[in-house]
Amino acid sequence: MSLRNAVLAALLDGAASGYDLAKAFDASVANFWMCTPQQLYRELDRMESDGLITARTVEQERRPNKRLFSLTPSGLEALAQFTAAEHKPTAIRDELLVAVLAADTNVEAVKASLRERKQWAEAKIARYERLRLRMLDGRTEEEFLVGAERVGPYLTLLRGLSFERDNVRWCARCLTVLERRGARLDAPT
Amino acid sequence: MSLRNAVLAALLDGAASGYDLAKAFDASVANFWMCTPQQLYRELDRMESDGLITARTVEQERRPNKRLFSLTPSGLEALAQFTAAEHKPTAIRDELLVAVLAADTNVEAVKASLRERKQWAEAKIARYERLRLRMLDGRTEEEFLVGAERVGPYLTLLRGLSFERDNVRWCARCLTVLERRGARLDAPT
DNA sequence: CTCACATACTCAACTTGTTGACTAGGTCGG
DNA sequence: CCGACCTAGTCAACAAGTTGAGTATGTGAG
Repeated sequence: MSLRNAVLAALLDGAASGYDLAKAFDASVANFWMCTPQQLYRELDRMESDGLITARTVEQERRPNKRLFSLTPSGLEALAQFTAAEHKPTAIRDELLVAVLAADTNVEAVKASLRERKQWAEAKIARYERLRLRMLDGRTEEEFLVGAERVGPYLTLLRGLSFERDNVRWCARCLTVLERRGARLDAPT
Repeated sequence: MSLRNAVLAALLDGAASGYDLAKAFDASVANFWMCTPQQLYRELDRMESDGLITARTVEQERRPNKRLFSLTPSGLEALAQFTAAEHKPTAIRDELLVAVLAADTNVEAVKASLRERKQWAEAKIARYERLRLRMLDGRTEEEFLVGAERVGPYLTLLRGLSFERDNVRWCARCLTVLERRGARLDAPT
């Protein structure tokens, strides 16, 4: 029931089609809530029939028609209710962690996964940094944080950034540890 | 299909009953994979019928009988296959992030959630630190990492630790930002 | 001219994860 | 000796998330 709230929050940026959202998610909410287009369309239908959003069909000349969704007052209220509620802490839920937990049985494979993940995280950091600069749009962070109408998207972006940086550090740490142990185990053959 | 792998990895520590696992998870895998007892029992049944684990019924004198599960060779192999596979990166999936994304519509409520989460994370850090010291058992980290038979559990614990530390820092940052904006908005009434 | 790719979706089936209530014996405090 | 809590589970129902395939139109590259 929380994809719903992510969608409500995403629509604060203005109306969007399901297709837009599926892609926009990638650039705003994706740090903390990924989903497939199918999930979105299904949820959007339900939200519409619950009166949280309204759809306006936009006829397009050289493309299929699309349905632009926007928040209704009742949707805004639902969002307010959600933000006011308690939020259970979450765990990380990452397969790589499970693999590292079992690392001692299959060291080389896990090292490969760690290297791959480290690279992936570095690429993501670079993307996030570009996004951040675009949000700041010339202002310093200070100026932005005091002056902008909305800071929510920036703050969540910061969380995504620090999460990936942490991933990079941790992968590097695991790799040196496993490396050193490998050396130890190989040496006295 | 990944709770399954978490269970396999947890059983590397030795045989355990469903009940044990449900609680042990809390102290080892919980950083990154939480679940309710029901999920565990269901999964254990399936894993048993898939031949990945075997159950040995232990009659107890003053308690209900329990079934002790342990890895079979085929379970070990499944685990090795899993560690060798690719692991998709995950997002954070935290309701609090959704709330912060929408923070600008309901600042006070979100600030309360941030304060609460910060405290919770600090408590978790304290617990993890105690666990860490118990694992080290007098050794320095260096000694442990080179000498221990298994380092997987320690490495995942480190990830849990740094995740929560990061949470604390981020909550603090969000709070000061929202605080300052609140001051700005209230001042010129 | 054709084939791949982008827009904008829909349908169906499946696997995971969550919630709540229930059984049944034993232990400990007041 | 009564009620609360701990061990060690089971059952049923539901909510959420994932996967894969299919539709229809238009654009651009070779």
